[in-house]
Amino acid sequence: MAITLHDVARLAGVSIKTVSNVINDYPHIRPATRTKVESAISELGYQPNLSARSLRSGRSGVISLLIPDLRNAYFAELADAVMRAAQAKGLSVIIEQMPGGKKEELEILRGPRMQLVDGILYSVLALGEEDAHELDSRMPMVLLGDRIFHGPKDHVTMQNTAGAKAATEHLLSLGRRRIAALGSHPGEVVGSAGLRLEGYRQALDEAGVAYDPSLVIPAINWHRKDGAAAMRRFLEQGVPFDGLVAFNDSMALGAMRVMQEAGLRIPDDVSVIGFDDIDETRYSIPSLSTIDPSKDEIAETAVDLLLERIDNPESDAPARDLATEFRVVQRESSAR
Amino acid sequence: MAITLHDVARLAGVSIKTVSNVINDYPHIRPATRTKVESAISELGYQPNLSARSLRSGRSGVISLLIPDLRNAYFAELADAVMRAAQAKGLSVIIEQMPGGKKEELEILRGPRMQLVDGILYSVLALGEEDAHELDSRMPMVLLGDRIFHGPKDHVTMQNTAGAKAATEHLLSLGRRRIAALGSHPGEVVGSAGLRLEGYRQALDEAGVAYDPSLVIPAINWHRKDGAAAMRRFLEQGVPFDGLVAFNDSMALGAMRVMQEAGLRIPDDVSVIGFDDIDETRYSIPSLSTIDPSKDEIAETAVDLLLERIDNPESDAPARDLATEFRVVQRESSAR
DNA sequence: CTTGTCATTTACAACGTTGTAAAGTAAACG
DNA sequence: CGTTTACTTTACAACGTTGTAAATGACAAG
Repeated sequence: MAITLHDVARLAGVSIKTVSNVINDYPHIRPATRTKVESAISELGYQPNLSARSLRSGRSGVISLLIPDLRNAYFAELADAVMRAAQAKGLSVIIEQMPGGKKEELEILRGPRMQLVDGILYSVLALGEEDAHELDSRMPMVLLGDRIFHGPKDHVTMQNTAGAKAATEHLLSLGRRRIAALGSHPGEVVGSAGLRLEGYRQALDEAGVAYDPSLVIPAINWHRKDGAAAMRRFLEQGVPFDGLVAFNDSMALGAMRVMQEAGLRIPDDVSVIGFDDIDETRYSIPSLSTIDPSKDEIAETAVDLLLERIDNPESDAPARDLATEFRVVQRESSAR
Repeated sequence: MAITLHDVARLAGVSIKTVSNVINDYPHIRPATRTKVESAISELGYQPNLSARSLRSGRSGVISLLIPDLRNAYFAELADAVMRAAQAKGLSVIIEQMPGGKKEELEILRGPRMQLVDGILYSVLALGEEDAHELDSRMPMVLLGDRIFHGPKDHVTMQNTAGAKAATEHLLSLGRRRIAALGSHPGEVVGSAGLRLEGYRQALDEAGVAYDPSLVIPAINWHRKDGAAAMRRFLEQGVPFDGLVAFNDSMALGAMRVMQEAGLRIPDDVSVIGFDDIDETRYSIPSLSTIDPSKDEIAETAVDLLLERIDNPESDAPARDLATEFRVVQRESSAR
């Protein structure tokens, strides 16, 4: 039904291989031939069949982005950034959501759909260091997020510990001394939660402020409602506090809402800072201070690394760990 | 490199076609043969090559979702709903963003990537009724959004006019009489903006409230910042008002922020209602009343329609226009 | 024991593309 | 003018799968 190389070749009066050569920028083609072919292509509106190309060449021009959940603004914005970066390199992106835990993640990773793509950007949620060996070693892959380190794959992340430290220092610099941390995963060391908690502790240590476990508020999922629920529980305990470092913006927004319902004024009574710099933080009431992880940089770096792996499938260059820069963004929630 | 039908066939001691038959649930296969083949498949960890399957059968199991912008919470949530619906039917989704206007939309629609997919869900932004003929007639496609009606393709949308009417009626029922409308596109009739404005007018008419053009606030893009900017301009004009129907939630949130900065109390001074029921509306301060367009229903309906078109490529059943139910969600921004 | 029927399995071609290697052509050299 | 050299184009096979049609097997009826 659709136009194929054969149709173009017939119209241009050359072989299909010559048409293919024109399309793939093979250098030795007579200018007259090239012109003929090109005008035949545009006359017929030829579009290469990507399935055939992919079957023959092993390259589809599609990469997968595996993320937990698009409803989470951070991942939506990250996905946006990845798609822009990919588009700039001529790649399409298949997004797969995996909100279902370890079993589902492995299923998707091993499923037939991964055959279709040239490489995978995998924002690890459930898998841990101990599952690293489950990752297909032949598939080009770049890991995002912070669950697997020094694994078998390239890895791009923000500086979690340094970022959380800077966030905490920011509140300390405002004179806050009873700073709560929202979003811990008890017992976790390597994930974002563990690393950010570590940064929080480092900042307290260096400032000579004692670490008080009762100020650490656990929250497993990091959505608005989880932040709200956790803050509700925390307020019931009546632990006095004057600052809040939330491990992401969504939780911070949920928590701010609950705090204000409870009559706490932000930033007068409690200074708040989040993590991720999602767009919403600019318009919340009050606007939310945050750590900007430069999602664009993460996305571009990850796509570049992935493309490098795709282009050199034989290379056994060791896996690289890259950490991007971050920036403290002060808004009303931590105004002086 | 990867396992193919040949490998499975060799191990099971049958022909590749028999393996193919087993995989595709061909009925006439001896149970013993089926067992042999199945155990060979799982022993080798065979995964079908989707490129080859797609090349041969013309089906890839992938659909495209064309949306303006993932940073817009509505589209992120819609994309999420579409992906869930698609996953339930065994389909993958390629998301393409097209923030660039008509030219870019047509480029993407006609680009080679559309060859890879079985069908397209197209959330029309820039194209209008007059461009309907540009849509490839052979490609299964379902239109979302409200720019093209009675076009050549199936169409799923919410009841824009009825929804806006209900929103306006809701504010009227609270005794509001000077209700502003935020997000109009001057001159537009068919898009969401035009239809929602129409609903707003109908509600006023029926309530016997005069339509006052100075209460209609234009905003071309519908992001938070556009709502904020438009409201800032509107406040400068000093037009008195006591209610606000925003044509989407993001604008409403941006506008609420500006109103509160200006000292207006919500809902005491101004009752506000938005459109879309994005998650954020539950946690904003105040929480935002809105029209819930049932994104899940839109997504499921659209995927079902698309799948029907994909399965019956020859059918020339006429294009259908479906409108989903909506629901008025009252929250604090329009509390009594 | 032959024939017919149905179940089961197979060989082969085809989908549209690109890699390989070879064929053809023109220009340059001795 | 024959030969080398470089450029340009081509035929053919292959990627892994499924559709078509034909071959084989099994079994009941005549």
